[in-house]
Amino acid sequence: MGKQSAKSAPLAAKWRKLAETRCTERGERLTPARLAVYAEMLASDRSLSAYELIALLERRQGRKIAPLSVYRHLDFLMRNGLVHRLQSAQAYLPCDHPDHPHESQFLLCSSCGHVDEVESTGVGALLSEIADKHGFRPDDAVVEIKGLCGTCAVAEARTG
Amino acid sequence: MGKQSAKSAPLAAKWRKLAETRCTERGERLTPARLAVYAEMLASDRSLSAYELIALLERRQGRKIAPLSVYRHLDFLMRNGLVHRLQSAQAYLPCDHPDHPHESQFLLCSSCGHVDEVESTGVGALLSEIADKHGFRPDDAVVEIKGLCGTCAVAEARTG
DNA sequence: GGCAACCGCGTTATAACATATCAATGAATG
DNA sequence: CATTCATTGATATGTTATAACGCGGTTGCC
Repeated sequence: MGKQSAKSAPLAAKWRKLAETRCTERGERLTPARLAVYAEMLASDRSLSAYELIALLERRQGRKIAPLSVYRHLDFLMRNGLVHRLQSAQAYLPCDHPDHPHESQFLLCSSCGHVDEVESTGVGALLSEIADKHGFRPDDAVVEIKGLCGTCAVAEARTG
Repeated sequence: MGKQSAKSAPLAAKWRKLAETRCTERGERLTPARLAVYAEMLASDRSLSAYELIALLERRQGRKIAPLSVYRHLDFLMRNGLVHRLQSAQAYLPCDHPDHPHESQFLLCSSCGHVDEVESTGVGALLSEIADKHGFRPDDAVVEIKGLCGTCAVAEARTG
């Protein structure tokens, strides 16, 4: 066995590397505590609330973790484009393509909880246009679509 | 002076009528307590958090109001299309055109707090298209654009 | 009218989400 | 080594939202 920090969830080398690169480029430090939060999020197959994240980290590390710590780490990760916040769910999600800056849209399945992060070219332009028409100078936009993912839609159609 | 309930903020007849119509059409009862919440929201020039709303209502009515009451009323008003919730701000806002069902987009000024509710034809179609491309069946969408409203943008340009 | 069923709403308590403050630690720099 | 500044920990508190229970009024039915 490798002698790694033993406090983090397993983290694919690819993601770790991307994260490290991104942070050092920006002169920010990806500390073990921050990395642990990021790894825990990547290890989950769905979005997590801050308190769910705390519970997972506490279990893995066998010690109490203060909410504020996790919020600080989430803040750090968001600031560096590694994590997104789902506004309509008060939940957090690792970015699906942290290799470049972008504005995403989210497809949230209300049945299975899965979240798909997509990057559609048209949206930004359309929203800019709308803002412009109202004399508004946009800074950033939240686009979150709730519904049924493909799998759940099919399942529901069969049970009728 | 008219002898009205004295517990509600003044409420323009036009809005009151629209609200009443809408509710009775749907077989729902627009009670005084519900109306008071609605009136208070319309009397404000900005979006309000649930607890700000509680404070305003308590001041006007001179008695304690439980959070749950207000949340119930907000829920009622949203169910009936009279009020929207701003997901990215955890705040509530009376609908700007409750005369017809619609999907809105919101322009939130981060300087003055003003919120503009707009109804842009293209957005729904584009979002449907995106969802479709990903095999997703959309139910409803949150579109909230943060930035500077026209007034604040101008003000900033001059001092900037 | 009398009764049952339902809805609205008050009350108390608690859950879930987020931030403030201050002290201690530890890495980076000169 | 000394200084400095970002990171973290500990404790407390603030903000947003819901649960559980019961009372009282309205409605609809016989």
